[in-house]
Amino acid sequence: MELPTDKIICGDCEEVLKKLPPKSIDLILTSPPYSDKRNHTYGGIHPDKYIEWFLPKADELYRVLKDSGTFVLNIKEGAFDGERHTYVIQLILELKKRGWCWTEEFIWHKRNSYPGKWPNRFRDAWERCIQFNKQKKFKMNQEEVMMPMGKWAETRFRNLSENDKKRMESKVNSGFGRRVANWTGREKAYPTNVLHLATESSNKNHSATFPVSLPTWFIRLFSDEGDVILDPFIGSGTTAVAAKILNRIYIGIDTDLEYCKLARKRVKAIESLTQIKRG
Amino acid sequence: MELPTDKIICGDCEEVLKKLPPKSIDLILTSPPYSDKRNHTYGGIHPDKYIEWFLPKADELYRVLKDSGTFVLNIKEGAFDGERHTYVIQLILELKKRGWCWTEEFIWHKRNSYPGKWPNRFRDAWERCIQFNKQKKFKMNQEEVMMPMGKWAETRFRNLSENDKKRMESKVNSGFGRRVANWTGREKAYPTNVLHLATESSNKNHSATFPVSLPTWFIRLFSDEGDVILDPFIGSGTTAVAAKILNRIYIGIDTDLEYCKLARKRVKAIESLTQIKRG
DNA sequence: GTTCCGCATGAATCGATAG
DNA sequence: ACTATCGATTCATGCGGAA
Repeated sequence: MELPTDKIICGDCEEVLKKLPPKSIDLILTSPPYSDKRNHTYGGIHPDKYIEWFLPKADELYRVLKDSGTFVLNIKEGAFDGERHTYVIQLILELKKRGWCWTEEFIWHKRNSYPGKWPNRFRDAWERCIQFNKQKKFKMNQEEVMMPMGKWAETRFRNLSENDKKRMESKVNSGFGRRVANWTGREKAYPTNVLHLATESSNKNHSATFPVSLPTWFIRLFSDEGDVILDPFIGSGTTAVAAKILNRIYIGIDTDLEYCKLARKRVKAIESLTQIKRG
Repeated sequence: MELPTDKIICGDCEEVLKKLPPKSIDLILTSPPYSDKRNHTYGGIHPDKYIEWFLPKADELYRVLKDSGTFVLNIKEGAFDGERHTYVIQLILELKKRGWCWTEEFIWHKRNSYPGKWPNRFRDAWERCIQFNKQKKFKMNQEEVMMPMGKWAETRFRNLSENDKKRMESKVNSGFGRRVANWTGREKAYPTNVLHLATESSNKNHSATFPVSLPTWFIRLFSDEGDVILDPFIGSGTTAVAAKILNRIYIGIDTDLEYCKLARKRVKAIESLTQIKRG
């Protein structure tokens, strides 16, 4: 049972995770498929079945996570028949029963939220990023995500696109990392548990999950360089891209072969770029 | 059993509410005392006892609320022993069992949150404003809380393309189409379920409640002029002040005599001002 | 380079209609 | 009555080409 490194693995994460050694992962960061009214749409889990679907996977995540590790779950319940469904908050209670500590709930405020108008509700502009740990003490590098004083609410992380290598290089060089470097010497403040990030909505041939800046923030906060980052629902590979840019090792899992291919392609662009920079 | 109007009533809301006629309140808006591990502190309810303390009061709230009415609960669980306590999310589940519909969860983002630093968490900059209803249909005046459109609108509508004038169907399977021409000439947009409001930091006389802008927003949204607004934990009277400014009738309840006095004083200042204005 | 500007896109939800 | 499908509604962003 050896730990794969920098791999996108195609398969059901519940099975794949069983082959990983225990206590080998530093940070789990994922956005699982949200529940869906339609029972048989691809990836859509019926809300009433969501918890029983998720729990065995959560048990495996618990097993592979280091004691000092963190599990961040990005999720948001939908509205069904005029009400918010309760499966997410019930999931929190169930995970606690299984041994997880519910340390914190971060709010991802989506500045460009989905449009729409309904008689009984406004647009949904936030998602939960629920932080779980195995124990009260865990790795947390607060200084890594400090922001310029007063700028926290307004600051936008540079969007990291992987379409064009040249573009990518300039973005990596002039993007988030350098911006942070520029702030040294200035007055900096710790952030809060509210993140203001736009969703990625431009010309992409995949349905967007979270923007790169979201895993970037949590990876910087909860891991060091060289640590292992796991996303059991890697989708288009955003978590792996963020991990690679930040010199972490990634393990991504997805049942869908097309997503795995896309994720490998996106992360490969980052890897070759990193080699160019180092070579 | 007659409905008091524009009254601050001193007493335990569980008892006071029993004297109110059924289905007489249009909007309930409150920020109950937060839980506290030190059971003897004033206003502090032990987190493990919070639900059993709250539920009988919630039953009375259900009784006095009109069928078309709304109940907005401003609350946030604290961190105890390194973890977020679960009493708030359990309360949601319990209220649903008692017949309440969990329609929505608004986020109040506190722009200037209390400073501080802890080894395992950042500053808490948000609170839940949980919306409950008795039925799927309820009173909601969405136009009352519309916001100025973003700056993007200025340039976006200057020249409309052909595609903007007709309905464009989304390429992906979202089924989402749009007609940009619909938005021209509009100056306001509907808000989202995230509220950006600063906390009131100036007044140190009473323990921090929500700013007047918070009840103002919900009162405008969920009630008409002349409607009856109830706050069973009125505290320093903020809800009553907001209600009076907006020409609603208020009923406030609190166990603490000093708070009741303060609330009466604050709301009286508004009332006399209104009379002067009316001549 | 740098700024400007057009425009496709997105974890949405409800009500009506049809089977 | 119960479920599946379809039409209607709506912002704000980042990309990429132009100036």
